[in-house]
Amino acid sequence: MAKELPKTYDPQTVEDRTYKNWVEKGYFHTQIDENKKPFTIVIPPPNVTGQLHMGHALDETFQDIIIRTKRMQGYAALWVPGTDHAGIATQIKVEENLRKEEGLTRYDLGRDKFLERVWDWKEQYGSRIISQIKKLGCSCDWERERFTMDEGCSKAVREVFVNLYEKGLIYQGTRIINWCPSCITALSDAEVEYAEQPGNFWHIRYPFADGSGEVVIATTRPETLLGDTAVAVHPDDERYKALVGKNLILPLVGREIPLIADEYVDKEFGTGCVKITPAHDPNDFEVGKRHNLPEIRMLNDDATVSKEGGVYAGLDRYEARKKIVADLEAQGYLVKIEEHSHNVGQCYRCGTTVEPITSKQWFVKMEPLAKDAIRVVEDRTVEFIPDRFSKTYMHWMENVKDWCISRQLWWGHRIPAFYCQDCGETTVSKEDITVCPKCGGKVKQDEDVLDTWFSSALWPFSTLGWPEKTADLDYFYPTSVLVTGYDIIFFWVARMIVSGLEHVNEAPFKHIYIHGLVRDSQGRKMSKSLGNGIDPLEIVEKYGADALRFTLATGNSPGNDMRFYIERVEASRNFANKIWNASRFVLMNLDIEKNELPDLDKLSIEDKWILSKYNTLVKEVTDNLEKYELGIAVSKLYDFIWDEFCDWYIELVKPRFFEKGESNKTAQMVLTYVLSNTLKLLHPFMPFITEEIWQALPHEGESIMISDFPVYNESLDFAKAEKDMTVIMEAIKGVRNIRNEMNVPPSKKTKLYIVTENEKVFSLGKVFFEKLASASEAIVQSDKSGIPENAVSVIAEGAELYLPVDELVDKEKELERLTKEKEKLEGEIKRVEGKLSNKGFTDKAPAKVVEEERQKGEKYKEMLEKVLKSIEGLK
RNA sequence: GGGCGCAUAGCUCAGCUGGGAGAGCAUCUGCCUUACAAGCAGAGGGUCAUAGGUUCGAGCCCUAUUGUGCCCACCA
Repeated sequence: MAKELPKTYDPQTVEDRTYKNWVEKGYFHTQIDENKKPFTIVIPPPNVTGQLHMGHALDETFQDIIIRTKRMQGYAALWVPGTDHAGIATQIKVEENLRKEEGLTRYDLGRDKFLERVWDWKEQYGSRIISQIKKLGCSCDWERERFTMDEGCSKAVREVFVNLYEKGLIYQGTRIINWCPSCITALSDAEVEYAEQPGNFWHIRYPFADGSGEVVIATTRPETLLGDTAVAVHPDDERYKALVGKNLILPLVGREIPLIADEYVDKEFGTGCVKITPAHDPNDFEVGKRHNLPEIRMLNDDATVSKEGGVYAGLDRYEARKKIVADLEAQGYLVKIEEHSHNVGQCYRCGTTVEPITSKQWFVKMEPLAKDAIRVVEDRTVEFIPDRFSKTYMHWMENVKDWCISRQLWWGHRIPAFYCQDCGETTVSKEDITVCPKCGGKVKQDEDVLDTWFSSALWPFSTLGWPEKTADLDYFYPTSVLVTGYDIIFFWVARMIVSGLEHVNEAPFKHIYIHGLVRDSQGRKMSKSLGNGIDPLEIVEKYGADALRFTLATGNSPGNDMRFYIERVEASRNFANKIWNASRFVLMNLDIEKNELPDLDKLSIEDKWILSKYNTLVKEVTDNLEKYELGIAVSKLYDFIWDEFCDWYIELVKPRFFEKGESNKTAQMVLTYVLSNTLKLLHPFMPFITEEIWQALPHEGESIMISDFPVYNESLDFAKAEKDMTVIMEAIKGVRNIRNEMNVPPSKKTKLYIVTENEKVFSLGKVFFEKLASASEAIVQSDKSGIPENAVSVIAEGAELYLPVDELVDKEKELERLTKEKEKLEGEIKRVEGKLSNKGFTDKAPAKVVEEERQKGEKYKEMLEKVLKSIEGLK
C-alpha cells in the first residue's frame, strides 16, 4: 500500500481543505463534559474592523498551541473567539470614510443614522479578521463567537454598571481628565502616552496690583495664562514670604489674581513662582481646590480658545500661544525664553496632544476594587508568566487612580443613566426608561458611551453567559490561561481581574502568559507610519501557516520581544519540507496496515535508540508545554525530527529495506510509530502538515487533532542501547571527520578495521559503518592483525578504527593531526585530574558528578593511550 | 525620579532548579549518496559587557559599573 506524496510540501493545497474539514466535523466545538476537566481560553478580542497583523498572529498562535495540546490531552478544551467594538478606533474609521466618500461629518447624519452606518461597517468588515484568524489554523469554537456589543455582552455591561453604581463605586463628578481635542472625548489615564518633547520655558512678569513690583513666573504653556486664577509660591520661600496675599495683575487679561502659598511649589525649580490654572492642569486643579480658586475653562473641546479668552477666543491653542507670546513681548512682560524639554501626553489612538481639562464625567472608584486584585496576585491565585510582570501589575494596582469611563463618542455602550427633565433626578437602570421614577417626568439618557475597555473587562465571563447563571459559566469559568502582550496589562488584564473578582467572585484566569512584541528585522516596532509591517497573510500565502506559526513559536521566550526575519520563515518552511520528505520515505517503504509497536524483543539497537530518544522527547516536550516554555518545546521537536529521526534513524534503517522479512517489518513499525507520535507532539505547533501526513500513515481515529497526546512510556526506555548506539555514532562521526579532513572522496570506499574489546557492540554497528561512514567493509576484531601499517587511525571511545587509504596518506599531516588530538586530550586529562585531586570537589560535589568526572578521566586516558600508540606506529 | 528587561559565534537569538557553552542564518571544504539541493557530510568561529564577591565549581546566584531598550511618575 505504498503511497506516493508529491516531492515538496505545498501548504496551499492542504490548508483550506483541512481547515474546512475540521470545522465541518465540529472538532473545534466544545461542550460541557463532566468526564473531562475544562480548559478554557478566551481570545483577546481584536478590533472588529481591524486587520490581522503580526502581533495577532503571535498571540493566536500561542493560544492555539496551548488549546490544541490540552484538547489532545483529554480536556474539554474551549477557546472562545470574538471581536471588540473598539469605540474610538472604529468610530474614527467610519467618520473618515464618511468624510472621504460623502463629505459629511457624523453630526450631519445625527446619532441614529451614524450608528446605522457603523453597524453596516461592522457587518461588512467584522468577518474579515475572523477569516484571517482562521487562515492561521486556529481551533476556536466558532459556534461561540462573540462581540462586545452583542446582546449578552451589552446585558453584562449594564448589569455591572448598575451594580457598581449602587455600591457607590461608579460616580459622576467634575474632575481634571485627559481630553483628546481631535477625538473630542475624554480619555482614561491609561489611554495617554507620554513623550519627551522639546519646548520652551517662558519667563513672564506678573506685576502687583498696587504697583509695588512684580513676580516672574516660568511656564511651558503661556497660552493657559488666560485661565490663571492665582500665582503660587512655597510658604517657606524667603523671597516671597512677605508678599503672599497681595494681588497681581494678569498680563494681557488685566484680571486681579492672588499670590498664594502652597507646599506643592518647588522652591528650586524655575523662579519659584507658579501660575495656577485650575481648569487646565491636574496639579493646579488640586491647588485650586485647596485655596477655593475659581476655575476658568479657557479652551473649548476642540482646543480652540474659549470665549473666556477674550480677544484670543477662537484661535487654535498653538496659534494662541504664538500670539500671546508676541503680545507679552510687545508689552514688555516677557523676561526670557529658555529651551526646555518636557513630557507631553498624547492620545493613544490618534497621537494628538491631549489637554488636561476639568469636565463632568463618570468614574469607577478603583481603590476598594484593587484590594482583592492585589491579593490574588500576591497569593499566586493568579500567576504571571514570566513572573516579573506581577511587579508591574502590582505597582500599577497599588497606585491605581479612579477610572474615567465616559467617552463623548457615539459608538459604544451608552451609559445607562437617565436624567429627569423636570426634577433633575438621575436614574441608573438596567432597562431603558422613559419616565422619571421619582416624579414621572420625562427623562433623557446620558449622551455618552462607555470606554471600550469597560466591556473588555467583562470578557472572560460575559462570553460565558454572565449575568445569567449558565452551566457554561459554572463549568468553564474561571478560564485557565490568558495569553496577551505586555502592552495591555493595565488596559485589560488588570481590569479583568478586578471585574472577575467583583462580579463573579473569582479571578478570571489562573495563568497569564505574557508575550512580547513582534518587531521588524531591525528591531523596530512594526507600524503603519513606518510601513515596515509584514502581513502575516502574505507569509501564509507564500510559506504556509505552519511555517509562520513555527517561526513565531521558535526562539521566543515569554515576555520578550522578537524580531521577524523572512530568513527564519524560510528555515521553518524548510523544516516542514523536511518532515514531508521523511514521511514520503516512510510511506514509500510501507506495507503494514496498522500502527503498533513491534514486539520489543525483536528491536534492533537503532530501534531501541530512537524509541528511547522519542520517549525522552515526549517527557520533555510535555513538561515544557506544561510550563508554557513553547519555544523550548518546539526547538526540541525540531532537533529530534531533523537530527535524530531523519539524519540518523532513517539512514540507519535504510539497509533493512533492501531485504524482506521480519527486520524490514520491524523497521516499518518503528518508523511509523515514532513518526506518527512525533507528529502528534508537533501538531499543536504545525497543525496542517501534521494532519496531512498523519492521515496518510496507518492510523486509528478521524483526525490527529482529536487523537491522544503521547505520554511517556517506561517500557521504551532503553538506556543501554542508547549508550551503545551513541558510541557507534561517535565512531562514525570520527571516521567521517577523518575522511573529510584527508580529502578522501565519498566515492572512494575503503576497508575499515575496528579494533575493540567490545566486539559485540561494534558488530551490531558493522552495517552502519559501511553505509554511513563510506566503508567498503567494516572488520571488527580484537587485535591489530592484518591492518596495513600506514592506515590512518581514528580514536573513538571503546575502539580504534583504521582506514587503509595508503595512497592518500600524508604522513606529515597525519602526525600533525594526531599531535593536535594528543594535546587536546592531555589538556582534558589535566583539567579532570585537577578537579579530582581537589578535596573540596570530591567532598562537596554530589557523588554522581564526581563519578561522572572520574569516568570521563578514564575515557580520556584510554583514548590518549591509543593516540600515543598511533603516533608511535607512524614514526 | 522610581521600576523592569537586555548585553552569549559575523548576524538574530536559545540556554529549565549553578556541574566546562548550543541553534538558525552567514562563511569555508566536499558531495546531485533514488525521502529531501528547501538537501547530505564535515570545518572554522565565543576570556558568555566590565570589576569584585558567594561556591569545590558561575553564562546562570549577589554587589557595583558601563552601554542599551521599555514601563511608570504631577516637576510648573
